[in-house]
Amino acid sequence: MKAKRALTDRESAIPALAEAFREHGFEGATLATLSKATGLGKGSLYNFFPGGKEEMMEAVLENIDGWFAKAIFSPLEHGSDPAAAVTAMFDDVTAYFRSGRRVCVVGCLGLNSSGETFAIKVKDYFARWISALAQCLEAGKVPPAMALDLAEEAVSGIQGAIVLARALGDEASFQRIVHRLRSTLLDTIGRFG
Amino acid sequence: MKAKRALTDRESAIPALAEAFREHGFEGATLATLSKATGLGKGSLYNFFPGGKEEMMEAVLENIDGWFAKAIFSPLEHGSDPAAAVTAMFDDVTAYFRSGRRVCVVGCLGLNSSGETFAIKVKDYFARWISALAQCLEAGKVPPAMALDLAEEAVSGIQGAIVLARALGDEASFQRIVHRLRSTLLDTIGRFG
DNA sequence: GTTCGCATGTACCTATCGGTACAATCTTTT
DNA sequence: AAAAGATTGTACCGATAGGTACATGCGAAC
Repeated sequence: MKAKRALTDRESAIPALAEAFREHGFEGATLATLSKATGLGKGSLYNFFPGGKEEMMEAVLENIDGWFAKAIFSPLEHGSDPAAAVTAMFDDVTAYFRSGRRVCVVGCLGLNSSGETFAIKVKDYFARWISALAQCLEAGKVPPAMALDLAEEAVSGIQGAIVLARALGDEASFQRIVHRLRSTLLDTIGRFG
Repeated sequence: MKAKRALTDRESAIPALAEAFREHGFEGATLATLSKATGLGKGSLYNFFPGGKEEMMEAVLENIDGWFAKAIFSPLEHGSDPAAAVTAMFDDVTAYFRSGRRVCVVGCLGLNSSGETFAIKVKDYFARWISALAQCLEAGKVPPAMALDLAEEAVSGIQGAIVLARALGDEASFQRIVHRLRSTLLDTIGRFG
């Protein structure tokens, strides 16, 4: 029972940690911040994450990766209906990033030097996303080279939409950009599929 | 003479400050970092920027804004040849951001809460960029609504390309994405112009 | 009900943070 | 060359950073 309970509590702290890292970045999130965000004291935090902030971020990345793998990557890779999978991806992503109000932790990590520790995970996350989307497009009869190009463009475009929407404080711009990307992909599938 | 010399030295420190902020972010850049980056001691730094880090970042933003206004915004707004202006913009931006190796300080500021102090400048920067590009497209006979959409997409796309290129550690992806964006804009101008 | 072991809050550690004070130095003006 | 002012390095400040130590708490197992 102990093991399960410990794991549960550790696991249940991760979303709060993720939100704190999202809001303040890795360097900007202090232990006090993380403690307040999770409702756990320093003692508990270091009990669950002996490696400190770094291990917390590691756990957050793991958690994010797990969510994306299940909700986004897997359907793209193994879905039977490419167009539906693309549509679902954009819907889920829009909800996940709250139309750009919510920042992409992984993308942010890549931007400044504090994230170099996590460089491999950051790279893998984006590589897998692009690859999954390209695979989906190929399943929609889009030629491989074009599929890869479009996938890259879409993933990059989503990140850009987050940056822009945050900067302008305007969710509508996120919606417009993502809508456009979706149309491009669906049109292409429609043209070849 | 005193004023000129002081101004000169202050001014010449700004690029180094910008680079440090780029690399480490606002919170991540410590005074020790900034001191080393500029070669100036704390004394000199606070002599030139009595307001501390905040004033330094303010100066950096001012400087960036000045550069963009001159090199990017103004040609877009007042250039006689829209297609040439668009081409020049993408060339200059690619060089400026070193194909995505270099991060956009302004975009990064918008992403985490430490940048809230500079929210207005961040917003204005992107708003002006989009507006300038849209104006250029309109000069190329692109209908206003479409011009605005495309401009938004392009600016957002560039930011996304930076995020992705940094994350993947791959300049080529930046090049590909930006190339695509440029083609889209030029094609549209060609269709209407 | 006592023991056992994880969970937790508190106190504390050192290093470093952003920032200030100021004496020493260097420039410039006269 | 001497006065005046700008420029700089150094020492220092309180606050807080991330992290550790540990005594206490508390629930499960026997």
